[in-house]
Amino acid sequence: MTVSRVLRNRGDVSDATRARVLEAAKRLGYVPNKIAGALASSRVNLVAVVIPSLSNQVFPEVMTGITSVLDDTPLQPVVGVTNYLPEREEAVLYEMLSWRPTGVIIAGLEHTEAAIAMLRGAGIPVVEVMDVDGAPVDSVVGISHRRAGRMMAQEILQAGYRRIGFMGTKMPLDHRARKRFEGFTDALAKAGVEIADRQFYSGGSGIAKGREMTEAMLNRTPDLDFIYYSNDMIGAGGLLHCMTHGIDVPGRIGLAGFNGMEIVDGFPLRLATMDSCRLEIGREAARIIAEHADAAGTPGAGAGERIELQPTLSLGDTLRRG
Amino acid sequence: MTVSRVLRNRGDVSDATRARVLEAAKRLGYVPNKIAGALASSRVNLVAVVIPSLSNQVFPEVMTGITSVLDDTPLQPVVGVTNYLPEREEAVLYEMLSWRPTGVIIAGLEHTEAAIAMLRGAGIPVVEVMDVDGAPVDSVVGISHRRAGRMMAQEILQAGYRRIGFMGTKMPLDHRARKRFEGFTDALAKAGVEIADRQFYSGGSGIAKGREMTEAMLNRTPDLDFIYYSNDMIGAGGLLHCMTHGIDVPGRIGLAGFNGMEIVDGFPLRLATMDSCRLEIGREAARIIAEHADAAGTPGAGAGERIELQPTLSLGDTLRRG
DNA sequence: ATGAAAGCGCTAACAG
DNA sequence: CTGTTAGCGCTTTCAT
Repeated sequence: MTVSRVLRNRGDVSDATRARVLEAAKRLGYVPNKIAGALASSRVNLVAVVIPSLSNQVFPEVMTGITSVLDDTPLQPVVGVTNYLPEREEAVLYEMLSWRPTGVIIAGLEHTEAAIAMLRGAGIPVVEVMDVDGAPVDSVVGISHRRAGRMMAQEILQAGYRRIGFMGTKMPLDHRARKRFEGFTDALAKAGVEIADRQFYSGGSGIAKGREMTEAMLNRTPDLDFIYYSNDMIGAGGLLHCMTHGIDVPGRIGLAGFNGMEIVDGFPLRLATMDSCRLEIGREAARIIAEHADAAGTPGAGAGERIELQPTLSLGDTLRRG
Repeated sequence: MTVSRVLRNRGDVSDATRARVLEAAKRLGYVPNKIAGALASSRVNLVAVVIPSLSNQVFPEVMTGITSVLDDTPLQPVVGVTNYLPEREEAVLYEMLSWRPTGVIIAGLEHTEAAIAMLRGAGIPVVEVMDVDGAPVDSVVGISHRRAGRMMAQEILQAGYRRIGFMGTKMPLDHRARKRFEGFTDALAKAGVEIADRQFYSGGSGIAKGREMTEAMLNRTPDLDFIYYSNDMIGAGGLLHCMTHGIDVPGRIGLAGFNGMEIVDGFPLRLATMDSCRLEIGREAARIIAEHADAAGTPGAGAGERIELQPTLSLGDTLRRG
């Protein structure tokens, strides 16, 4: 009836009635039932966001990018967390799709077959984010982690370092970290250099862990002249170890991390790192969904965009110039 | 019809039919429409979580606590971010309530009148989290920030520090930080001590900011013998400044932060801090909602629990023993 | 153990 | 401009 029109500012309604309805709604503390509305209109202003974790700083930042764009639209993000488990991802995705969202933003390109089938069949725009090394279902926005690994390797080699160690999480399911590692070792191999030491750890990536492990690695392989960390947090830990033990960085040993996190700017010596463009990734992904929101539900709802962002490498103070 | 029964494992269905239905569902890639389901059953397995920000580490951790409990239930969290703006909070809340969630977890005790009215009228369990200093709508789980500020002040005084500085964000809307500050200055006042210097900054709480501001404050008020930071991030920055400038901590100057964040354990000198129990807060809040999920919608849906957690103070290495 | 029928609270077309 | 009428895709209840 008319009430519906008023509440949605649609159709022609006289100011008098409008006022009357509004007043009544406020007085009754009326909150419309979106469930019924969505069912009737088959329009749901929700965007499903599926990410592996909230503990890893990186994802909240992607979320921030997403939110900043969606805030100017009627769309609202809904977050699902998978803990890096493919089966959780499948379950979370199923759950979210059953609410018939306007679009999906999902981290990574690796999903179970069932998950891919669901994404394909959903008939809504899908944006896979963070990574571009693989075959997307629909749109994709991210960086090439393989390339990022290669770039860092080249920079390190060019600076003259040769006894290079690597430190990263033992997460076979963190495909992006794996791809960086692969790109890194590939580029080294091309120059005839092999990783001199490596350490894969499990559990969170804290500064404390970076300190301990760096100390251990340096004890084990004293002639290392570089350590590449799979993220800035453990990298910061390594840097802290060197700083407090009077180890000359980047002279005696060079260090580099990954992500371009805020913490890097906090240290008196800035860790070499590579920006992973996560704010931008979130923004672009949200933009794609927003632009194709109307298409949701219609055949060919996808956007099929492919946006590869270019991470910038910053040498900071821990990687001497080549 | 029967299909519905199979998909929800309800009622008696013969194994043969069940198998047939399941097979067909899989083959067609059928995803049930929860919108219709929710409308028909007026049961929605969503828990609205309303928080001020995702950039502030603290909230993702609360989320992690919430998720860890809800994962064992059919309930799913849905996050809304308010950016510390009361009007955004109101809008986000309205939006979320219109989906008729099973419960609401919302940060803080300060809300607009309209928001409070909505929470009251929603007829579902509401848990206000993080803070217990105030009047809750229904349940509340958190710590007393006023008390936390007082405790830290007492500890500092007892250790013999007298020229005390304070550093915190300039956010009139961050009520918890404000309450800590009030508790802190109150306790000092009781001992006849006044804050010797203070600095309220705007923008994010980075380590870099902590370094700069500590340097500035120390230049401005050279005889300070203690700085209390409103969070561990800027505290870590301050500590870093002291470490790299050969300032004796905790002899020449003592330092303390707040939150008990992971970064504290990463430094060779552990910052004095106070655990804000955020994982536990998330868990308890989720538990309350889960336990009262069935009551949602019925009159008297609230749980009315009040859980005040006790933050533990750790002196670390930057606050000498009293 | 299965089918049929009546809504859930809205929106979308159409009449007045 | 405002009221009426069908559904949206499920769950629920009641028959069979």
